[in-house]
Amino acid sequence: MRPETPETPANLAERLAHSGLRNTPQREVVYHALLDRRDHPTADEVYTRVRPEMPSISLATVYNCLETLVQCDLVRQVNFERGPSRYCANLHPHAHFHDEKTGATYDIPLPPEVLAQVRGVLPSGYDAKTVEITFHGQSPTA
Amino acid sequence: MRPETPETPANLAERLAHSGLRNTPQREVVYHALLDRRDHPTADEVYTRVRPEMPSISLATVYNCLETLVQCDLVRQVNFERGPSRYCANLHPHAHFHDEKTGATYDIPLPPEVLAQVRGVLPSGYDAKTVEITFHGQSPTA
DNA sequence: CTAGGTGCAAAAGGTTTGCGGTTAA
DNA sequence: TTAACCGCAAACCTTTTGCACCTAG
Repeated sequence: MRPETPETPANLAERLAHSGLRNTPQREVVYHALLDRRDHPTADEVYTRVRPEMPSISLATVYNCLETLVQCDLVRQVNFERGPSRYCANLHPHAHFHDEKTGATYDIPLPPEVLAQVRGVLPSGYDAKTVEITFHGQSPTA
Repeated sequence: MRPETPETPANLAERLAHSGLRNTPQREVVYHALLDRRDHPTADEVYTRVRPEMPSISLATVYNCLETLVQCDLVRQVNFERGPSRYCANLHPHAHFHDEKTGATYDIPLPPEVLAQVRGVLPSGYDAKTVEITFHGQSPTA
């Protein structure tokens, strides 16, 4: 749903610099947490995962870092139900499948032609920067 | 995205009864508010619109009524950004276009074949009850 | 008579903000 | 040196809950 770039830690500094922002240990640690376990954690979950490594970090800083990563297009913020926002470091075009029983979220790869079909439903004049597709239901192993 | 039924006030009593629920003046008034102006209002906006007609209603009751309507499949609850949930009485298959500048939301009709294509990306085993498609960008007149 | 519904006020999330102190260009 | 950044705590906003009263079946 976005211009693609490999999601590597190395990109962080570059992307931040591109926006005139600094690379800080907090931002690195938060970004790594998202790269490590791609289960769409909430800010609070990121906070929990990151604390062992950086006990001094605050929840507010986690929120700030996530916000910054979203601004830099390194992370997608996902809100498909009322409740805490979730964060996703997968930049490849994909849809989300939200399991209503377990609450888990899975990435579903989205072929370019389907994405094109979907964009095709837009009447002319509408200029969509991003498209979000979310399924709600039951996943196989649940 | 759902089995279709015409969205008429008459359906309210029927659908409620079907779930063993009562039809109350509050529920009628809230449902009518959604049918009247389909601009995806928040609970608080519904509250404001409904008060002139029923000054005694409380915000908590508006929340309760909306929740009930969602349970009865008469209304869709929409959450595509952090912030208050929005409510939509359009039951025909449609996507949403969210204008990032104005915050307005528009319904985009969704042809069945596109919907089918989208559902097609799901690996076998995934059972999707609903699909939500949301565009973010800039709308023509904005 | 009784389950379901309302209204109120208080509480519970989740997120943002203000501010004093710190740090990298 | 100075703009960006951090951590803390308090504020904020949306939603939910507990409870007393009410009402339709």
